[in-house]
Amino acid sequence: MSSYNHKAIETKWRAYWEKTQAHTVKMDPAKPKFYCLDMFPYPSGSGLHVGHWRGYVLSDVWSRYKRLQGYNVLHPMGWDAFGLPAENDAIKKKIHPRVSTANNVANFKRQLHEIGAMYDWAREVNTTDPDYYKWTQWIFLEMYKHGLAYRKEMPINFCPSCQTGLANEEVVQGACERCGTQVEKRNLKQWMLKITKYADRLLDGLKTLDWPEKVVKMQESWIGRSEGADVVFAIDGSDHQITVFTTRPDTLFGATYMVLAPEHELVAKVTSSEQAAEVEEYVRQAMTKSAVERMANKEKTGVFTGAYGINPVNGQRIPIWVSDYVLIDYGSGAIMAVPAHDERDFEFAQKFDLPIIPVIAEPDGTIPELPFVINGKMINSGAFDGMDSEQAKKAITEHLQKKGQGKASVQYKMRDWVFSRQRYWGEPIPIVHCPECGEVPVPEDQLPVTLPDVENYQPTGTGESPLSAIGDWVNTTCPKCNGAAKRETNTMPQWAGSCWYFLRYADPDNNEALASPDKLKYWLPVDLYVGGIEHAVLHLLYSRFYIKFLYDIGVVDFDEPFIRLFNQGMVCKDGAKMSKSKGNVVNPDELVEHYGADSLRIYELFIGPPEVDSEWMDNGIEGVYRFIQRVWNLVVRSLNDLPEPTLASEKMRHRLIATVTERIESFKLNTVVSAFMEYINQVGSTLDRQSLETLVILLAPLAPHLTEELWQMLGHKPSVFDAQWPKADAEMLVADQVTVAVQVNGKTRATVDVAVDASETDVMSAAAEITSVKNALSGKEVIKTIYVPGKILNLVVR
RNA sequence: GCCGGGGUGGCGGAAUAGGUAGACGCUACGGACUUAAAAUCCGUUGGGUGUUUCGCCCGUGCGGGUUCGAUUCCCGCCUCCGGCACCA
Repeated sequence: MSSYNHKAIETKWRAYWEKTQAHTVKMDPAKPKFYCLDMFPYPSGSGLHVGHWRGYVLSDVWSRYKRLQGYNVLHPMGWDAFGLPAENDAIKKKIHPRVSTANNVANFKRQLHEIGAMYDWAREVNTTDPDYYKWTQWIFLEMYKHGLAYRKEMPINFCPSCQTGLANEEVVQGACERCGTQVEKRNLKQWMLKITKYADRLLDGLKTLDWPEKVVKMQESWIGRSEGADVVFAIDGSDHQITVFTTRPDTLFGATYMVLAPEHELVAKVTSSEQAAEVEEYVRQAMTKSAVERMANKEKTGVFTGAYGINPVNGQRIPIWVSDYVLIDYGSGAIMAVPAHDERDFEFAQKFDLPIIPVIAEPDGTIPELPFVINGKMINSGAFDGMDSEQAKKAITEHLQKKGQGKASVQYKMRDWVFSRQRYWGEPIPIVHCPECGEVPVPEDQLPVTLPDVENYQPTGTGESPLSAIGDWVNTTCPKCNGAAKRETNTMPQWAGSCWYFLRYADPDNNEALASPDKLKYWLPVDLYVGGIEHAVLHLLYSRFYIKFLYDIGVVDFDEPFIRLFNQGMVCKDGAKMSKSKGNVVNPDELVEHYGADSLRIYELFIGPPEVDSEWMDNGIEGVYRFIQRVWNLVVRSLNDLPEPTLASEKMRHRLIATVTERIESFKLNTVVSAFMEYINQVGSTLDRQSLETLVILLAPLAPHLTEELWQMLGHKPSVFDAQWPKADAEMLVADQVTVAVQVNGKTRATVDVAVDASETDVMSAAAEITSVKNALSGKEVIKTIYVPGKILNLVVR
């Protein structure tokens, strides 16, 4: 008997797929499409490990499954190749990022081929290709024209190790998301994208998506919409006024002081001369503290300015303080403090001995323990006393509005996107600075603005990009007036290229547009997007923003890019995430060599529920390898002496179809594998032709090489992927025998096998024969029986 | 602190419109084949216990509750992992 030779089989079929261009897809309006997308990788120098495989296998199983169901499946792959590691390598080893990137891409591609996925490599995209980033720049210019890209000098997060500014989304607990270094605040003139303009639409769109709830929640809380009111406070003896944002206008009568953020422009203007020295010192210290230091020290600090605000509802004079617990970049950078009903204000008031006046009571009127931060009944609030505080929010806001001292207001936690990086290896921002004309966008016909070669990639660290040192490149002429001008030297963040790459796959070679409208219309949006959770609020939020903008300017006809999202879990080793630095990386190359790609594919699925982190076990793949050999041997053995199908084999066959289909649909891919194993364990030594063929088709998404070979051995022309996914016959799924559990007082004593339509009496008489049941019943009286046909018979005794 | 998700054998994990807990795989042990080993195949494998072809007790993080019956539902804890974190 010929034995299973994974190497020969996998080599043969990979060559066959390549020769026949089996995975090249074309737009075909007559066929339904399915767009199955992997988050494209950054081609790092360390290559793929088995954790990367997991998502790629998952999406390939789905792609092949959909293909077998008759869909025209787009399953592309490409490279998110701008980024810091290549640039850091360039600095360290003096290798041009273009060269190292090309090397890494070649290695990644080789490794991805090993998976045996049905990628259409004719559609490969690379964000660092000028033909690609031309369109990344084009989108930026469209945003610029529509007022969404602007330049502003402001304090931003700056990573001293990466030597570049960062977006808020790239700062995790005060540290750089990439390298873990504590970030600093730096005042830099930055390009910003007005993502906040889309805050509400980004929030509303989430409701329409088939995404993991966790990601939806994360985006919601990142956007952080709060409804409340702006309240205007006059300043005693001054023309200035302070606007504050509050979500609790109902507590306005309880405001006993106000706080300005140290950076607030009114601090210098309102501070009294007696307090000036103290305030200046406090502000100076606050500014030098890093964001982390400010966060780490939760102990409240602050200084009185000597000024007083006037409460618009009751004319009360309340002191104005400066404290760093108020953030400059949220709301107006100033608050009214209601210590009775806010934990932070309460703490501050206690420390500095400021008055605490309750204005919300329990619904029954009793004064609760303070701070009392939930809704209740209004007290100490003049005309609003007795009102429910929820209603009072509205009533007080309306009252302020009439007086012209306030209005309803909505605030978001999300800030505009800091979009420039002071680094070399990124898309140049296509803007020219002209002394006469100011900022001038590079005309579309001059795109792309390509990256020049440089001698030295070292970031300057001064907030200027290494590009600024390339005179030939920086010095240019103004597209408007033809006078001498300079190019913008900041580059775009790595996210820029990944915001829209999935559009380019639809039409990767288009020179006229980022993709043609009819191809976009056919292929997009993405039906299934597979990738890690780490992009929950970065890439996935930025992409949604880009697509909403492209929708607004008529480039695409949908405004959510990814209909369904699936986050695969990490693969861990020794309880930790695989990483080169921990030295716990499992290399797939050796496993493919030893067991074959099909075994590794199936083990990646079998390792655990796909959405959950899983622990890699080195000998787990052995079991899968044995299973594959059993399938192989079963087919070979059966072909020697094909039996006829029986009713039993037909029932098993249909049961397998139903189980596998249902479990793929619900993403329970680990249990799909066990369904196959159970089937192989129970069918016996040979199987009839139809059962074998069904088995091969059902297994094809998981083990494409093996099943192509078996399909051919069964006398078919390749490819098995031209076959049709079988359908289960509902009648064949009905079992004729069932096992019923016999319980006494809810405790299972035995099981009986009976006909599926057995009556309670049938089961009872069968059960009465069994020793354990007899024991449990002896000397007892049966007072009640519960019979669930096909499931249980429960005898309640006394 | 707030929000979200988990705790099931030696291990990875099955099973939740409440109905046989531990499928499937790994490990381990025993057996067959073999000169021997590997591979393969066949058993056993949650813990305890007895009068051992059979039976009994315990068991899904802990403590309660609802129910004929709870891994599944409810209440209260413990614990682990993620996200956010002075956002007014």
